[in-house]
Amino acid sequence: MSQHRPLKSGDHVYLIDGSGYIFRAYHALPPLTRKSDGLPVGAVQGFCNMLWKLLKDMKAGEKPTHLAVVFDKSEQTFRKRIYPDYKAHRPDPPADLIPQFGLIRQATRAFNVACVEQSDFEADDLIATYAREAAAVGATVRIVSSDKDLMQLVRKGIALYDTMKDKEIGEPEVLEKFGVAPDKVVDVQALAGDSVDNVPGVPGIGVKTGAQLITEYGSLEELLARAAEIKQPKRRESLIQFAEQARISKLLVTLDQNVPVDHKLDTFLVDEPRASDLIGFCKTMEFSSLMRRVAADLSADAAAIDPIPVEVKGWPPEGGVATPAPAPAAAPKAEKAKPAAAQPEVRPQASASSERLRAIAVKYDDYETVTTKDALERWVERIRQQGFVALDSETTSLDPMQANVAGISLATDPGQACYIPVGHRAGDGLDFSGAEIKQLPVADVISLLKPVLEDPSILKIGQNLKYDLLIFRRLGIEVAPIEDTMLMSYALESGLNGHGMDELSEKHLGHKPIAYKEVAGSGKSAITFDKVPLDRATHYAAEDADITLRLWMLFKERLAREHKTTVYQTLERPLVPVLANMECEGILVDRAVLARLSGEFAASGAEIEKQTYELAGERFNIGSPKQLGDILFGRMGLPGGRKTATGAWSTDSDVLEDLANQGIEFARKVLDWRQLSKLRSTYTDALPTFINPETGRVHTSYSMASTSTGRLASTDPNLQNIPVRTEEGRRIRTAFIAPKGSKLISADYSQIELRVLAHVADIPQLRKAFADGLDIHAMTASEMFGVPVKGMDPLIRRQAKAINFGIIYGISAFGLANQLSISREEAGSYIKTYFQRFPGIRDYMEATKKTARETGYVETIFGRRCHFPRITSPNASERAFMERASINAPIQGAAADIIRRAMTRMPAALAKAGLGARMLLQVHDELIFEAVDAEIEAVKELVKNVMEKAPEPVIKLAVPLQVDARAADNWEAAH
DNA sequence: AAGTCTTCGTA
DNA sequence: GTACGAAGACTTC
Repeated sequence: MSQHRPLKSGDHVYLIDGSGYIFRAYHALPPLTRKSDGLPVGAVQGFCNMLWKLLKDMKAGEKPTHLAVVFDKSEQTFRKRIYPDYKAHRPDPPADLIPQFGLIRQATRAFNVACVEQSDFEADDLIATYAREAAAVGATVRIVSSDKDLMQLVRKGIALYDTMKDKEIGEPEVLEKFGVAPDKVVDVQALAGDSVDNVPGVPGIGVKTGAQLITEYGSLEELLARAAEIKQPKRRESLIQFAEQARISKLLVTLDQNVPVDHKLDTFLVDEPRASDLIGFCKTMEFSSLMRRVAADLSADAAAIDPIPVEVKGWPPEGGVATPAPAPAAAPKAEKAKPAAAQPEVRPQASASSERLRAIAVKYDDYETVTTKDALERWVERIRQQGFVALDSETTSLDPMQANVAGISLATDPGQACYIPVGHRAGDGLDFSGAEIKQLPVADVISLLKPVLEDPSILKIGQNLKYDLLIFRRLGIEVAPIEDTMLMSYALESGLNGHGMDELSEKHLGHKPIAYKEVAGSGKSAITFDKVPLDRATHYAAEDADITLRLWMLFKERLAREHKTTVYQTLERPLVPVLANMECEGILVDRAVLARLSGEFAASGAEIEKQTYELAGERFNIGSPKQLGDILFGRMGLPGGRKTATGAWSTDSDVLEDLANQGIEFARKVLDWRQLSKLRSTYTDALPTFINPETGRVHTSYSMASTSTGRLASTDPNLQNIPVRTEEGRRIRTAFIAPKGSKLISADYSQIELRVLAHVADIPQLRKAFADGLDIHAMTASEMFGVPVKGMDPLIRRQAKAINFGIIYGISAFGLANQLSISREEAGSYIKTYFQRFPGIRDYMEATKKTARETGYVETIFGRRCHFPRITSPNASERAFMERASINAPIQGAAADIIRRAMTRMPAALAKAGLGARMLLQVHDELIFEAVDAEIEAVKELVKNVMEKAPEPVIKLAVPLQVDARAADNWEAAH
């Protein structure tokens, strides 16, 4: 860059965020390898095309007069010195990206464009400095990047420019993203933090709340200074406690606009590339179409120019190019291997990159409302051509067992989707137009769609398809085969985010879909979807199918690339129809039993309530923890008060139990009242409202992607927390019954998590104890305290049992002390003894924590991945919490995997044995069946067998699994 | 009306 | 000490 010319007003300065561009192009553009030697060059090519476009295709008034590509030089920057954890958790770049870093610098030089980097500063700081200088003399600055960290620089004369979307990011866009003007962006970032760069921020405050606070107080300093004024207690305490962390965060996110730069801005003057350099480079890289364009533009003869030598570093990667997918069994030993991101991998020649899917706009006007048979037939034909279709159903209720269909949406290509209304009705009373809603009869739609929806050669893609499966089943359609984007996301990034469609769309497609409440309203004024006008319904519904299709294209490729296809195909997808069946079956609940119990609980509750008022000497709301706390620790002045997180008196059962044990009658009464109140409100009164009027049974809903470990969750109602521990509570279980002539069978795994632990941590004593069928807690006590199992003090055994559970939960002395009501020192010494006797467990726990810290995730023996992005949190107690969770996840998760495998196989196994029994419920380590009296023994045996062999053939556990099965008229007796 | 806190039911 | 969901009280809009 020999040319100099002082910058002047009206110049156009382009500053390209080179490092940002590389990563974005790598993920955005189709994978591309150089023909001759397999060198990956996709990002380099995207970069070259972008540069050429900037230099040649910009509109006259926007052409750069000055241009530089700015790179990050070293890992070590001033930010790391302020805060060592900054960007601590960055995975290594993918292996096929590494050689491209050097190539992109060489490409920059071939373009005769300035290439800038400087030690101790990030590219963003250099960009900030140059942008400030340029804007000061009146030049226009465009920063080629869409990185949010650069948005703080936006002001008059400085904008960001996203070349891939061809979109400028100015003040309005920043305002939309951060909720504040660009000059306040760093204040919001300081509060919200950034998990990717490991900027801590203030817990509990995200961009939304941050923006609101900054808007109200004007600045971060003002906010921190006046934090005490904040009304919301939690927010106030958090801001006071983490004020310093917020200040550090602000330092980390604030770009340095005064870097003593090595290269002066005026040396970035744009100059024509030299034909020999640029064409030579294109030739070497085999960028033929770019080469033709360059040759034409520069009037050069490409044939006469020789390829120029390029230097390639980091290719091929050590250990070869392709790595076969590791076996799904990733025992702790495998977990000690390097993070997957650092392993050499080749991206398959595959379809849709995130950026390409983002680039296809969501155009609501392109969506079609299908109201004729002809139109529907055209869609069916299109589906047959494609071999797949994304679909979604719109209904009148969240409960698939009660919902009526309003319409069905389909998508066959990104951007191409339709909505088929079938059950829309006029809004009540307000619509005087008298116009009939134009829609096809349901029967016609069913007869046209049924053949494709049931065609085994056509994939049906959905988001949470279990719901739609039930809807279609009630229309007489058995949808298969299926793909589910929610579950794909769950297999890929459990623990990183939720898996709802709106969230996935925003994260992966950068597009915020129409919110349901925008079309249907919310609260009292909400309408059911069948009342939504067709145009709006089409926009909303077709978009859902469109988005689902795009997500599927993305996830399909990622599952393969990240070796999670097996997890998805064995633990997730096949469970969908199985759970749909279970939900459809439902369980019989005896309304009369619940009504009687409710009456009894109400009566004794009222009596106890009266007694508490007498003991307290006044009437108050016994259900209010606040009033209760005031009475106990204020008016009565009792000792032993503990405060909750928000500073209120705690009145939980531990506190009340303590008081009761000191002879405080009042506390005992409150405890008794609480139990009865809980049983009544949550169970005896709530359950009957869930009895489906058509089937007479209760149909829970299982969510497959809401836990971080692979467990299911049950909602509406939750049938996984029906009481069992107390005598009174257990009576509720007697209301869960089988019809006359049938019985309920309960089959549960015995100690499955400890068995999994014995296997993964490979503990000889545990393995032997399980192999010999011993009492595992007694064995533990015997090992620890050196007492014989025979005639053991039950108290000793109880302590050992608590320790065993503690181990599974990622034990801490604090927790164990609480559990056993002993001192922390005593608990600590128990743990020490335990680890001395079982050193393998300590090794396992340390290894798991290490993996979690280094990779951000842990895996079960079946390959299910659980992410813990916050495990590098600067907050010690949060970090310790994540460590415990990461110890627990492979154990709880493997147990969840095992029962999922059993459930997946169960229907076919029952059918093959000619048994009509039906699986009704799952409660983490227990399955509930309903079977006619005649086949009970056979079902028990078969179920036990399937459950005990569930890990095979993938894993042969080093310990046997044991399943106990019992049959009875009701759940209480069967359990 | 919607969101948060506290408590408590399960594995 | 892990993982959940639901209800009622209370807070905020």
